[in-house]
Amino acid sequence: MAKGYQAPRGTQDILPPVSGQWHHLEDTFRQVCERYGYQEARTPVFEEAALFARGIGDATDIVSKEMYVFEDRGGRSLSLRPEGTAGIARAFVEHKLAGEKSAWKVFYLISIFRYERPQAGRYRQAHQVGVECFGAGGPDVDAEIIALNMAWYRDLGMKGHELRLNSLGCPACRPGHRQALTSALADVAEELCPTCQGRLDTNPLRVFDCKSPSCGELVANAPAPLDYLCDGCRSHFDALRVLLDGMELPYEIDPRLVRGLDYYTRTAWEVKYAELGAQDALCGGGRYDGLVEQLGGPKTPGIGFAAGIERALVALEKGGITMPETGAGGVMVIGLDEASRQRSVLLAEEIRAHGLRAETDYFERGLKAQMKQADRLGARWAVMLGEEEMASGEATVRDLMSGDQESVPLEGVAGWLGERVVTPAP
RNA sequence: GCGAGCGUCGCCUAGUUGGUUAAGGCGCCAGAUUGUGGAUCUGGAGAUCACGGGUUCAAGUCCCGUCGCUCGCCCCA
Repeated sequence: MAKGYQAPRGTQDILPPVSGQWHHLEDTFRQVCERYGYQEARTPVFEEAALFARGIGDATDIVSKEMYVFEDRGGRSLSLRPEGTAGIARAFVEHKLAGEKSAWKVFYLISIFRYERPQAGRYRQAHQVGVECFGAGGPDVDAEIIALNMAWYRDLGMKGHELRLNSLGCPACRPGHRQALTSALADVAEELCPTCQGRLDTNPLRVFDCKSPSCGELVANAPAPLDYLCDGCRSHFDALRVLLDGMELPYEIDPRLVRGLDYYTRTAWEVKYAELGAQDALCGGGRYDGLVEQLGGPKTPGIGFAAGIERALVALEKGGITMPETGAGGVMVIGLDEASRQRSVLLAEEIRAHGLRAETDYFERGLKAQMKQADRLGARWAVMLGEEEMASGEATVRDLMSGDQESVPLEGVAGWLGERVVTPAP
């Protein structure tokens, strides 16, 4: 297709019936969030570019090479959001929502934008659901959010996903680990892959992320953050584990789990789905106790996660999980001639007023074609109006599931249907 | 940014060593007794074979370029 317009690279149209699946994921997520006492927050799609550089870290890939940065007509440097947390944190600070002994609990459903080569499960405009909690720093919150996270997958019927857990330490214990790690890696620097050699200077932690087998071996014995936790971080992590165990949420400690963004502290987790291929991360989360302060707010602990909708859908598909069909059920109101056709439009409107879905034919088709259409729409009932019905004042109502048919006075049809449970035809 | 594969009706695909009207399935439309769906049968509409150029008597089939898609690297959701 060289001619004509196309959706920009890395973007996609989400059309029926697939949009129904999206609704299912989103609705399920909202319900889960409600249960945990989180409320929706909506922040701008674009922010000052500096917010992301500051919050996420300008050495990260996201900021250094993936942001959709642009200058508006007023000369401001703006960026489409590459992730959700920074904007939420900015709103938290801007509206001075911090308070002693108060937690701000919000969730969001957003599009994120990253300029990358599209690939399996990766888009330039991707969609995430996420949750953030500001103001509470204890491991109980960590457990709650992880539980919420897993509850979403559970409610969706997902199977085969794995929770990975780690602790990255805090400003108190990180330097010690970093030093130990750098010196350990310095000895084998020449054996590391080129990119990892570069990481030694910028962010040695990222070496843990490297997928090259050689680096993997070298790093296997390198000091992990977990081994250098200070007392505070250690007891936080232990307490979290006790809670997760108590909730019977299975997880795996992954000492090599590192997050791509700078703001994470202490608890970090990831949910993986092995069969997704190169992009196997379903979601990532963690604690970021320094972020709010970093953005000019009061020292406030925070924690959250973001999960990809596209990847969740693929994982559900691979797992053979069926999602409820939308749009089925309802009534097809059929008119056969000028007069009954007109009446069918009005009757459909009456039926809708009773809370049912009702549709009519737009193309002056014959009875047979309209019945076929009823079937295609998944309608449960067909209401037929023709010369006979108009004369007798009784509509012919057919149950498309059983095939039973009866006459119902025209005035009462809408109510008659409204009293019946409407389920999709098979 | 780098590497590989692919691009034929709305969707999925066939298309022999380049050779006459590009085939099939799904879907769509219409019929198969007068006003009745889901099954079956019959017929029909629908393709400048991504785009541009080249080789050739002749290209969907070969070559080059462009665009797009897909997968992998990188990184992440």
